[in-house]
Amino acid sequence: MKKKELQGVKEIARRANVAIATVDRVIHNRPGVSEKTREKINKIIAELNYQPNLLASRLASGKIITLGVLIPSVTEETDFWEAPLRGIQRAENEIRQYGIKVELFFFDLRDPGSFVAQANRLLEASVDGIVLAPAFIDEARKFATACQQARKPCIFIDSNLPDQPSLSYIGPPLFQSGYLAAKLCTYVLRDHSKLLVVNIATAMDSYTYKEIEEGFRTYFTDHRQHYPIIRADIHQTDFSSVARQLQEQFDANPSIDAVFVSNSRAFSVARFLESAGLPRKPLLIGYDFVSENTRYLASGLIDFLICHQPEDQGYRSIMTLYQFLVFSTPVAKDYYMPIDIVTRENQTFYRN
Amino acid sequence: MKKKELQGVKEIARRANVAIATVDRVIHNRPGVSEKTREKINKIIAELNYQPNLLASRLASGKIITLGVLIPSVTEETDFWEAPLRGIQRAENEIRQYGIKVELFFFDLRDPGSFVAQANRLLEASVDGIVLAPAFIDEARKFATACQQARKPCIFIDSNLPDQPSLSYIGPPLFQSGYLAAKLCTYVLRDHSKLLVVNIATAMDSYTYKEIEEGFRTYFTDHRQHYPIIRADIHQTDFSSVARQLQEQFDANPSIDAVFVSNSRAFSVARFLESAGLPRKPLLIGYDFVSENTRYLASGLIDFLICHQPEDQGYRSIMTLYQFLVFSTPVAKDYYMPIDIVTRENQTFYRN
DNA sequence: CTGAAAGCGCTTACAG
DNA sequence: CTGAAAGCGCTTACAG
Repeated sequence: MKKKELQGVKEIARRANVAIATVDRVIHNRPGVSEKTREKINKIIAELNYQPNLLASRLASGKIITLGVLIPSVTEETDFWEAPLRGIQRAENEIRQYGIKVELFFFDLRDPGSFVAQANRLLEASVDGIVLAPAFIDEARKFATACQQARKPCIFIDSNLPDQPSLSYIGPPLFQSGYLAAKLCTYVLRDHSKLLVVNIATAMDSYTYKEIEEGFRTYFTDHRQHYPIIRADIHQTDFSSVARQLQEQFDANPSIDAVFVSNSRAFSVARFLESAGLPRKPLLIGYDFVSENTRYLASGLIDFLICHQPEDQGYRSIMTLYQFLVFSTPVAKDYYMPIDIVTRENQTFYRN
Repeated sequence: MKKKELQGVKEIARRANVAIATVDRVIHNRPGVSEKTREKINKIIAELNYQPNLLASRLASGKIITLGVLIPSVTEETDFWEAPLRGIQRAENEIRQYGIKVELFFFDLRDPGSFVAQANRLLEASVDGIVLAPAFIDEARKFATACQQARKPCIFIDSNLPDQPSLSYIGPPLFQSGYLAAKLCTYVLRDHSKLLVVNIATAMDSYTYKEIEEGFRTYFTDHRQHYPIIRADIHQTDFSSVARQLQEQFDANPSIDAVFVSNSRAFSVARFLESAGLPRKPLLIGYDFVSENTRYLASGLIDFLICHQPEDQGYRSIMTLYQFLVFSTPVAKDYYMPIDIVTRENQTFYRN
């Protein structure tokens, strides 16, 4: 360990023959500096290739930056949001040192009202930036607009509101993940195979679902493979309803060789397959590394899970906001997560 | 943004009725403090649940921590090491602010002598921590021992030297990735299929290769699927040699339905397949998201690439060393990267 | 429009 | 064994 060579505002001030405070004004583009002085200082800054010492900056300013996070709470229904939360907290731990604080607001995925209530609380908390899971489209739109009016940068996570003002979207490329799922199906398809696309959800997120299914279908039209694609929209998520409706489909279409579940409820189909006693288990592809899914992945009933590193999404959303707020780092409008393929063989090493 | 409530050594000093310097001595366990004073101060530290401000600490000390990195240079043969280097540089950019410097030492993968020479230079550079790609086993062993004697923490990246002292290993789980490759093959295998395992390399890294191939074979024995597995060890890496030897194999074994290349040279097999005019293209699986491979992935000749996020390996190695040296964060002995499956359909979103 | 000075929470000589 | 003081590179009132 050796000593740093010294530098900084002091050196700039000396060379420009001005006070440090003036240099500071120029660096931060604050008013109250004559154009001439400003130019002189900027020239020196460029010459020196000056990089401000953020450590010193944050220490001296003593400000705390607060980030507000509005995401679903973990419920008995799904532990999906555990992962983003973990990532958010990991990020917070790393940057707490540097004066960043995270305030969490949870809403209930089954209750749009809770979203609105928490969104209002967040708005009043006077945070400096926002991470938002826009699960309820209309409500989220309103909230995003409010954020924009309050000039708070806002990052969408896990799903997007296209055409909505936001600093960035961090989440999966939906269409392409459906496209990939289709490709994976082809490894088991034969001449007279049929495909079954299943969506099991009480309501909403129709946007997400549509994108995925369109990607799925497009693969086959792109490759002129015209297997019949059957759809099952199951709105009651309890197992007996799911089982009943699946049974109907399989009775009507015995040659279903692949099942694609376009959200995280593949486990429900797996459970059905486990007990249905079909002559041949169809390929089963679903989404998300939630515990119920991974169990069936391990037991071989689910063949592929398509995943998008939700923990990293959470981590990245916080870090992006931090970099933007503190260092003014430019932010990509869309940050697409990779489309991960998780199987029984690689699941132990998967980092969700 | 609101003001932090104030705290710190000053408050401790006030309460203990001592000078700040004394508090500092206790915090850092430095000698020259009476037991009585030490206890008094420690008690107050505990009461206050005092957390030192690293920002201020690093700023005041003005020390620079230097990390030495010893990895292969990018050659015409392969651009694999571009990715870890990118990750290393990204990490450096993020923590340069905090007084960390990275010094790079490159060696030539074709020349063990260059490894030794650079290792010696690194040893003399008096760095505080080391990242090492132990490509040459014996030479790397010696170097690792020297690092240990010099009490420099050392992280292995991309491949491991088991039973060698190191702070951590960051890299792929080799056996398991071979196991996964085998599973992927099964989707195209039929009754009389044969498998071809190819290794194209001038020499060494036999350890890596063996682990992978063992994983590959174990899958089939685990599942009692006894397809004939043919091996091709190709030691001349120029295309005509590769093509000739592959042609021999395919002539002798027309029912090869899957080819597994256990290192990053699948592109060479792809090129062969492109011109060989086989009656049916076998499934082709290889390793690593290098540019030649991704081209053949896009054109459909390579079906799956197994990848281990080399950029992240580089990034993580630096960050781990940083956290360890600056914050004394505990470090996991082995950090296995996930086993990523990259196909034509998800390659655009892959983050190498 | 500009500058002198105090201070952020620590570390580091130096003096006693 | 202990303390007073300067300083790390910035920011922030405040004065002019």
